[in-house]
Amino acid sequence: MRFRRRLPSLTGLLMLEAVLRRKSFTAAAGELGVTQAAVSRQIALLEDELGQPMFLRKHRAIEPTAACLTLGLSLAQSFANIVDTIEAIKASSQAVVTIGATVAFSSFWLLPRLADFRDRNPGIQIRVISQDAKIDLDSGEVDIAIRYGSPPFGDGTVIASRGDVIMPVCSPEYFRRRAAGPLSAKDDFIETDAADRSWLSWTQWLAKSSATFEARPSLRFNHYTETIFAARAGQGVALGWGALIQTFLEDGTLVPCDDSKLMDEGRYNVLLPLKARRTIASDQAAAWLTAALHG
Amino acid sequence: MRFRRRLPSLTGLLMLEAVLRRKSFTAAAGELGVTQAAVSRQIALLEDELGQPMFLRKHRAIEPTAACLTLGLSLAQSFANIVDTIEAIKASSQAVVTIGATVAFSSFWLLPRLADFRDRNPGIQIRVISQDAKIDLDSGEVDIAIRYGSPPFGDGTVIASRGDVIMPVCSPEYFRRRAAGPLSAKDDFIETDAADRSWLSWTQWLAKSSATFEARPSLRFNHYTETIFAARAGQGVALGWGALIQTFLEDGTLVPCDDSKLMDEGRYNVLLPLKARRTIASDQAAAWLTAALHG
DNA sequence: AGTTGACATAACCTAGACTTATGGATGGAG
DNA sequence: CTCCATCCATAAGTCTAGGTTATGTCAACT
Repeated sequence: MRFRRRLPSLTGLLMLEAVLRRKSFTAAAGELGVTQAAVSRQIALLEDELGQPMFLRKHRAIEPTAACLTLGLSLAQSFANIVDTIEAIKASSQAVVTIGATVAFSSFWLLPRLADFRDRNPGIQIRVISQDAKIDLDSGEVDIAIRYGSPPFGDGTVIASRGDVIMPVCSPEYFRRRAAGPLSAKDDFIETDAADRSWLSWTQWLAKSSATFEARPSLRFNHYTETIFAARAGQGVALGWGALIQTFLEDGTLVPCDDSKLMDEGRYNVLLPLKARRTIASDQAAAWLTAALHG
Repeated sequence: MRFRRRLPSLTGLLMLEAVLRRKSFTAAAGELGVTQAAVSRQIALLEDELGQPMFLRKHRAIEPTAACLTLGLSLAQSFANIVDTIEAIKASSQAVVTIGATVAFSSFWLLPRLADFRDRNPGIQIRVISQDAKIDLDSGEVDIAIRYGSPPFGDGTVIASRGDVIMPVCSPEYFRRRAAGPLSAKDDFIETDAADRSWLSWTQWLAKSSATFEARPSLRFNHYTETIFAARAGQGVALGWGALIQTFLEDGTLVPCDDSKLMDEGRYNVLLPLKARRTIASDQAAAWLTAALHG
């Protein structure tokens, strides 16, 4: 569809629509902020282009032809459609979408990917609330939340969801330094102590993978983010959650220690508050989160 | 809806749509028949107006933002809608609609009203086929037919229909001249002889109105049109069909001789051929015929 | 390192759009 | 019946949005 050559002057069309609505050249001119002569001329040009009159000139009135009425309807709908879209876009440029997620998810998954969203949606401002305590969806403080657990949840609608795997990871430098082979008591285990999430402990991991030794973590952190930073710094082996450490696996700052993997039963869920006010901006953000989580 | 102040430059929008479709400023410029710089400037202006970028400038490519995609969709639909309407209107200015009707109906009903249709639909040319023989709808020669009779008909769809009444009429001059009172053997009866339609004869009329005398028509014509012209010329009393003589009653060239009226069981029907190709023009004509017949 | 192909920017130009001024028509007030 | 008020049309001149020319910038390719 190459429109330009198939369309007459858009100004003329805009004027025709106004004339039709006001049933008068003069009134339309007033509305459009131009003179009556300008309207008269544009309509005349348009009639010329279309090969037929659009208005019958009665004495102190005009009467639209049938074709004009048809065109007017089409124009009114189309312009209204465009205006609506434009106003939605303008409005979205002040829009703020608040996303709630845990500290670990924010740091390791959301923030690295947010640049992409901001590129694609320059008008939309994103506010991230990072808190490990369960986010209250009913308070209306967040527009979208990412929550780890098993759906469904009573306070929100799950619009996207993915599972995760756990694997022991370390820095490539540590990987080279340690003795090849399976994890053993000689490795430095880095542990996360936190009550707020089912962060698997090394004891649980080793039990599930039927190891024959006991882990004696040499480093303990109360935030998963610090655990991972320590591992990247070559301080030992940490339990890596696939989604969270994906960027580090990709840039090579973390590597799996071995091939062992464990699927956790929990899932990352994108949640919309039950009575959320939907806006273009929050829809866009939700759509992007969904796509990013599944990609 | 005052659109002008709520819309940015329509040229800019047109360009945005082209850019989105071609995924390139340069290509869009080519399509629009302007330079790349013009497109660049219009898009920049538009982005300014909307308060946010529409395209991310990648190295030798551009990537539309989400808002841009939304807008592009809306624009494409709206412009396509407008273009379709405009092309239909342009096409209709060469359109010819053929209407078939009897000679009497054409002369006395259709032609006097046709000026109004031509005013309202200056683009549409009307061709009238006047023939008293039954019109063959299957031949495709006519787009619309007006046929007198009782629906339904096997060869077409009835989209409008009205009954008619018969009354004795004469010129006002004759009315003054004749003796007041009911029709009598002294009146000059004008008769229509024709096999093609159930033109009521004076004999039938007088029988139905239980008259006590016999009509001896002094003038006979084989076309109803001539019968009516003779009556208007003051040559006597004719049987007037309401729909056909309406204009003469209105302009006073014919008056009812008395209050007697007879409803005929036949109806005027607007018929569309079963397998008619519908066009804007024929739709308009059909709609107008329907409205005119009922009004 | 140079070439190439994409978009950006600045200064200038022009045609389409607008204005001013005037005329013609006619329903309606006086 | 006359004249006024209020429509739209037209012509000629003016202006500005939109366009051009010319040049710049950038980064992926040779």
